[in-house]
Amino acid sequence: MSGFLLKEQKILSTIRAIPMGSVASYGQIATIAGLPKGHRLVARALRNNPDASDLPWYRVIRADGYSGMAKGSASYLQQLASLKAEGVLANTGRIDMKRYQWQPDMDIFLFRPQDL
DNA sequence: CTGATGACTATAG
DNA sequence: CCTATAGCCATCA
Repeated sequence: MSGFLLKEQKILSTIRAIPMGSVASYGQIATIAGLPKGHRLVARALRNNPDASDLPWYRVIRADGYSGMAKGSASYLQQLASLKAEGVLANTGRIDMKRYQWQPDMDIFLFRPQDL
C-alpha cells in the first residue's frame, strides 16, 4: 500500500467539498487537503479517477483561470460546458478567479493577534 | 539509482 | 500578454 492512496482520498474529499458555482485551483485543493506542495498529486488523483461519482472534477482548474485539459479534448469541452452551466465561465473563456475561486471558512488562515 | 514526465505554480524579464 | 525557469512529487523506463 502506498501512502499516496490516503492522500488521494483526502484530495478527492476536498474536491467534493467545492460548492456549486465556485472553482478551485490544483494548488488550492492540495493546500486544503494538507499537501501544500501537492499540486501535482491533485492532477494525478484526478487522472486516476476520471469516472469517480459525486466528484465535481470540472470545478478544479488552473491557477490562471483556464482549464487544464488538453484544448479540444472531450474532457475539455465537458468541463467548459459544466462551468458555463454553473455561470462561472466568462465569454473570454477564462474564469474570473477573483470572483469565483472557492473561499472556504478562512478563519483558520486569518491573522489573529489575540492568539499571539 | 538516474532522468524524464505530467489534467501544476510562482516568479522574473 | 508572452516565454523561460525552478520547484514540486509520484510514477515509469
